[in-house]
Amino acid sequence: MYDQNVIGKGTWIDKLAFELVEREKSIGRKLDLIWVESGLGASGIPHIGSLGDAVRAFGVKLALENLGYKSELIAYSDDLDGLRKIPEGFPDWLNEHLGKRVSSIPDPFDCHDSYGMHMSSLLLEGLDELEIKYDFRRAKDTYENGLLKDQIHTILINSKKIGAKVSELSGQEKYQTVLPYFAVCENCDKLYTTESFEYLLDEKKVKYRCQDATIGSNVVKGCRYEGESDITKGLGKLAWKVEFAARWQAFDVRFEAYGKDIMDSVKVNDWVADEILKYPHPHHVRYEMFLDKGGKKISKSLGNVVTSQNWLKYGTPKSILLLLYKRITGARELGFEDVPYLMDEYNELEDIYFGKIKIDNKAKEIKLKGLYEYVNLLKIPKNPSPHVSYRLLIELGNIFKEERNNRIMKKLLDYGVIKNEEPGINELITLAGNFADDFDQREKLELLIDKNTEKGLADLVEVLDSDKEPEDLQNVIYQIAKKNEIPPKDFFKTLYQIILGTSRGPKIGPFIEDIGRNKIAKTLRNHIQ
RNA sequence: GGGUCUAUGGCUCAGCCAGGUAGAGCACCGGACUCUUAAUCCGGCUGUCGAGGGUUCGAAUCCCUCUAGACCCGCCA
Repeated sequence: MYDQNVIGKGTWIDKLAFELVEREKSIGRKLDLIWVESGLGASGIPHIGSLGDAVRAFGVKLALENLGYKSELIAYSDDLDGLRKIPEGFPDWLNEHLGKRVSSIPDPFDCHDSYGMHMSSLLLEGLDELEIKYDFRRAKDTYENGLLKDQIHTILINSKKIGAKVSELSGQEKYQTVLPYFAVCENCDKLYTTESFEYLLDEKKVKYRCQDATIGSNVVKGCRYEGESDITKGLGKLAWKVEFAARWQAFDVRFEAYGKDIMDSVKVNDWVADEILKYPHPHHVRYEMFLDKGGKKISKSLGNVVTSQNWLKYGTPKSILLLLYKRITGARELGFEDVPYLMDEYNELEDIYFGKIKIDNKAKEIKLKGLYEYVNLLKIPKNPSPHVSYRLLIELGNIFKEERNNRIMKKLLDYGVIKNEEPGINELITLAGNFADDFDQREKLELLIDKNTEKGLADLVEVLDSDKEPEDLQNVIYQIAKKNEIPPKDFFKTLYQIILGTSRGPKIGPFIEDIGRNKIAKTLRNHIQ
């Protein structure tokens, strides 16, 4: 196995790029520029899974370049899609826009030209933060500029054949009787309420009627209007079952990943591309969706959706890239509790790359080093970043709430975890601190203070209040416990509960000095009758 | 009805997609340090890798069958 030929950097990304190139060669297509595509979706809040589609496509682009080809990523926003469901926490007035194109609905947050652009931008910002480069294109422009008009024409004149095939491949019957095209109603501006029933090929117009439609659990009222829609002017769009195929040909797309939820659509689109449009379909890879953690309480509030923006409150961009590049198969339950694992795993990977951790299996070593390179988007840092266990930082973050960064930095120096204060570590403390604040999992214990303990606390307050600094506070506390016939273990526990809200904590003498004797005295006094 | 994924220590999972000595964290046990707790450090335990068959010099990993669970599609995009 040592003499095995390694493709690229030895990861699944390289293998995929290799397969893609081999397939293109066998088809005989030109390879001077290989476009890879990712669809963005513009109707919901972009989950980290949607980001994954683009990030992984970008990985394939990198792998292709690494193999010596030119490649670019298209990020395509489906902003002619209609609004189907109003995301949690969004204003009610959006109800009147159900069924309309997301690119023609006002932005509820007033910062973009439309609802659709707002959603797409959230995803694009995520990509920007990960330093992923893309060529942004919108369905709106694509259709308005007539870029798909030839494909739409060909698809519509073959609609009968396509309808039968859709039924065969996916079990969906509707396109046997309806054209795979959604016209925007000229009267009420909705598109999911229209039914296209005839194609006038000479005029390149579709005849439609507007009627009630069920979208999810909502019934959207149609306006009974009947009209004609010019397919060259962006007044409607193809149904998903055929739209990819049209776009692949128009944009010359050679690779597109997809989630298993649209598997059927991809099957149909591949067939349409091959047999109707005579454009060999792009190479694909199917990935599993990220699921929310089961069994755990998941708040539906916006703050708990796993988006890149939320993730970056707790983890670095590299931790996201690691999540998305480490593998593509396998169902994943994903939650913010994965941040610490990935943060620490990145450090480990970096140690492997720089030879601080030895891997005995050569093939695995190559693969892990390759993974490290992809996580760095093939731009490798000259030196490893400072490493501090993210878990330790969370632990410290739970303890130090005020002046957190300074105090934790001091502790890290005390512990000998780091030698110098470095800005990178400051950022890590902030991230882990956010995590500690938002996901505090420490148990809250009921506080029981008996007479002896109360006396002990009073004694301690007296010591803390006095002007002279106790020589060995740790020892003083121990002596107070003994004097009042409290098992020291219990006394310490009580102190932790009062000061930190936990039954455990750092060595308490130095800790009290850290926080300030007066402050602690004040806190303790509240627990004395 | 169609399809995909998952099953590995007490718990959570990695390793599988390019076969080469079964791993980590947590938990647990022991030790060091501290006149106490915690933290930290060192050491240790825990495995029919869901079941059965096949390929191979060699299988957690590849192939087939089965079992159990999760999810997706069969509205729509």
